[in-house]
Amino acid sequence: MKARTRAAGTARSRIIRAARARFASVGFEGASTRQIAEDVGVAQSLLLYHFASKESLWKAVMDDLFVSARARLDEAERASRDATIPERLMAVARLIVQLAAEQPDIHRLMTIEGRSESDRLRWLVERHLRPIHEKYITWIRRGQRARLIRSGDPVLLYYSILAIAGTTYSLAPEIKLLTGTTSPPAPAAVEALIRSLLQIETETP
Amino acid sequence: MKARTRAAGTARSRIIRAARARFASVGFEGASTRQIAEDVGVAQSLLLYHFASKESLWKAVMDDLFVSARARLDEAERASRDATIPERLMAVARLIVQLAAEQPDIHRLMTIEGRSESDRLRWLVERHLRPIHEKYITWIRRGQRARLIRSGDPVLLYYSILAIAGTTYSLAPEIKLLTGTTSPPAPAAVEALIRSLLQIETETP
DNA sequence: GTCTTCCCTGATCGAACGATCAATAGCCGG
DNA sequence: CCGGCTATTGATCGTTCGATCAGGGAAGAC
Repeated sequence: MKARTRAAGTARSRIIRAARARFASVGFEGASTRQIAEDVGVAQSLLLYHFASKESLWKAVMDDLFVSARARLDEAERASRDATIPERLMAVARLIVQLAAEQPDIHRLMTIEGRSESDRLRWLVERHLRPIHEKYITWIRRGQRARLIRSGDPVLLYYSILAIAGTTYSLAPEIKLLTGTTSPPAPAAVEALIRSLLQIETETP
Repeated sequence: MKARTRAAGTARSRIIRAARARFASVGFEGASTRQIAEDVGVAQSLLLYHFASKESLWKAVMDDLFVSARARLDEAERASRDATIPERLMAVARLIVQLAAEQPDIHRLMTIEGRSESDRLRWLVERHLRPIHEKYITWIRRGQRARLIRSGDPVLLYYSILAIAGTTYSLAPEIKLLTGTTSPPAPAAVEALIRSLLQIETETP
């Protein structure tokens, strides 16, 4: 139980961090365990000692990601417990934008896996995506019934929120090459776009 | 110059089609020339006869994509020549949504390459992305100066349009697993979202 | 008829891949 | 001091990767 770390964190957690970056940039098939091991500075066989297979490593990366993300989502929900549905939705959206800005790999990982049906996508949907998805789709429906947010397919709205929240951060390298801008947009600016997408009037306290 | 095709199109164009699908779903590094050749039903060595390298094949896929996309963009611009800037922008946005719905691979290919700086991304930016990007950023600026579309970072607006336009089609496999829905949203519904994002009032003719 | 050119295949190369395994160094409880 | 446990390495397996190359066959030119 001693701190034996040469670099930050245990070898296991450093492997997860490096694997997340690789999976996010070149996808599962494109990432190689040897490259990840080199990033961390350990032997390739150590990855398969800790995670049994490349696929388990990928699952560990996803679990790590969603455990902390869902904890922060729950916290945002609790903090906005007494607000209206649209404002609770915006509180969640604000957090999603913030997460995407802090760790653009999250959006990259999600958009890289959702594009083709695979066992990994099925695992991800059943284990992590479905509970989140269903909760917020219900929220959107309730807001629509109360005529507090714009009408239309709730699923389309939900994915549009995620798309706006993540894309500018996820594609930062492309935007940097195009515009020379190294600083991504402020989360508040992205949040304002989501607000007008949902047609929620700005609060006047 | 004879039609010697067993299947539809020349071998070269069938290879491009199959390569586009593979690159779009697993990325450049994840796609293998052998798998693409098998999809087409030809020998793997034929790919490298026509395209010299895997990278040239990728570039041929991108050229093929952008040549036709830019032709259709030019056409949409010409057709809306006499409209206001916001309506011209919406005409372009409508086409982008339509393209994304018809060929979701386009959005997948773009979002898979823009996430990490690479020679391929640099090539893509200089050859195809920059001209399109600069034109529409200028349009957005002009619309903002005339107070006809919402203010804010034009680059953020531009990428939000692209994000909304493509994401639901690009992530169709994920959405299908989550909801069971096999039919993606109608382009008109997506277009309406973009319209309210830009805060363009609906035309009252 | 034969020559040339264009598509295309099959065999093969060295490198990199995921995975397995024996060996080892450090630590902790006895 | 020692036996067991955990974390780690290096060597190695069979497979697949992108790429190269020699050769074949069909079609048009002359």
